[in-house]
Amino acid sequence: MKIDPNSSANLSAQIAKAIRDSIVAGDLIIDQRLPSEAELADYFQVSRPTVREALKRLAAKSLIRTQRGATGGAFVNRISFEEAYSDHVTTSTLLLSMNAVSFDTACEARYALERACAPLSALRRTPDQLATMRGEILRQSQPSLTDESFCESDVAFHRALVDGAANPVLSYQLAGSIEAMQPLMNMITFSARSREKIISLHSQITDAIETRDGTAATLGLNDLEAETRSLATSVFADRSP
Amino acid sequence: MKIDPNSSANLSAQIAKAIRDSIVAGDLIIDQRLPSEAELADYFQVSRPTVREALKRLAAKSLIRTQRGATGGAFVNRISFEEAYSDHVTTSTLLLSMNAVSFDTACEARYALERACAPLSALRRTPDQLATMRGEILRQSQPSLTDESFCESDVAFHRALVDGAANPVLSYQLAGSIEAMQPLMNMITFSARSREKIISLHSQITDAIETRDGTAATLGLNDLEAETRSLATSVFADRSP
DNA sequence: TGCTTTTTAAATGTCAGACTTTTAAATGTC
DNA sequence: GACATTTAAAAGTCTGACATTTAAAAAGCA
Repeated sequence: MKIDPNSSANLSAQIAKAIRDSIVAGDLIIDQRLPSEAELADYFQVSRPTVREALKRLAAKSLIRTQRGATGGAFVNRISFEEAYSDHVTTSTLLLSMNAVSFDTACEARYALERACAPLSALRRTPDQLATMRGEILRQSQPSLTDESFCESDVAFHRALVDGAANPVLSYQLAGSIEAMQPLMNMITFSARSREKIISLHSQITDAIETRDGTAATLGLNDLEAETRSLATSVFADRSP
Repeated sequence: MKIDPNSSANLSAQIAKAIRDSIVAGDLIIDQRLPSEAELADYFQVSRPTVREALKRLAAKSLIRTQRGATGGAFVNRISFEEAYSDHVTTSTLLLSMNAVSFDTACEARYALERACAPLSALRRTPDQLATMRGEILRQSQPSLTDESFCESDVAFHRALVDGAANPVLSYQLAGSIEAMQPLMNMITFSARSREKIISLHSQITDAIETRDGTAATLGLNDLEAETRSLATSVFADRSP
């Protein structure tokens, strides 16, 4: 079933890999209980702390969950989209910051992907999602809003737009592009004039989504991308000299 | 800097979270060395095994790497796109299988996102990427190819297409949609006739990419999606009764 | 002096054994 | 039969030790 060569190094990593492979391959079914730590230690011929380190590695990836008590143990975990969401956002955020991805590159990816969702969202959005979009636009119109809150609302708006496509895979993948951009967006200072323009484009997009006009929504996103990028360009130009 | 309430439970998870937050917040810079396990144990007032479990959790997410020896220790790790790639594919694959995502849903997401890349790929693809696409088409034309290898080549073709957009963020996000579909695609038996049609569409798309015609490439992907979905529908219809 | 070799110390990796806490099931009592 | 008590299994945690790796310091030598 699972083997473990004693050569080379890092037993806990090897054990974690062996168990992970079994899960990915489907040998271990969802909610299935793994052997107890003591049994695993015996099976792999290592100590319990080593097994525990391996299990913690798997728990960190949400591949297993552990439960204390009499009928406790480690169980293969069902990875839900909601759970995976925040992890994906964190990783994407770190990828952007650690690899010095430019604002343009991140922005281009974000809007390219978001345009892909627009036609589907126009087709399927629920009244609730439409109301969320309108609500966020209203919130963005409050002049007292800080730049950070403005960005936050912007993310909520776009998230509703994407969720409108009613495709969990799209929502999940898009999360990494939209939410991960927030730190970059937070570097921008939004003037009253630029906020006004963004809000107007948001309204335009929402109108298109409301009237089931996917093409118009896509065009609106085009304009919004252009506006965002020119805004960023001017902000960064002002700052560097 | 980092705190740790002794209430509730799971110390290693709390410690891992504290350190992760420090990394995400930028308090811990890339390649910076964390305190030694003994120092961390002293700081958090826990034992060394508990600290180690926390560090293994972080290592599982590639947030840190550990090094043995005199100047060794745990270091904040630079997460590269290449590294994150395979993790993202694994997670996406598990998300699809564990949540019983339908072929249609996954397929729709995949092609929607891929169409987003097509115009950029038409603009920026290198001769190398074009050659890769042509090469994969050639490979797909060999009748002796197994269905699994055909799918593998299909993934390679689409990956080259996406990479042509020269945007690492797009390539990364798309990986989760394209490669994660492979297990679903492997359930399909490709007749000679259906292979022929897919190859023809691949050629059509490649031609469009070669002539920098983003619109034609997008239309080609539209047709390919329709073809793939109808193929899947008929295969699954044949199988269920 | 300058180079090579040896030693040393610091750090992670691993182990063994014990104790604590949680939890559910078995048992006992009314 | 319903409720309280006991019990056992399992994860969570701690202590202390030893093994292994690695780079830098120390020693030896030409």
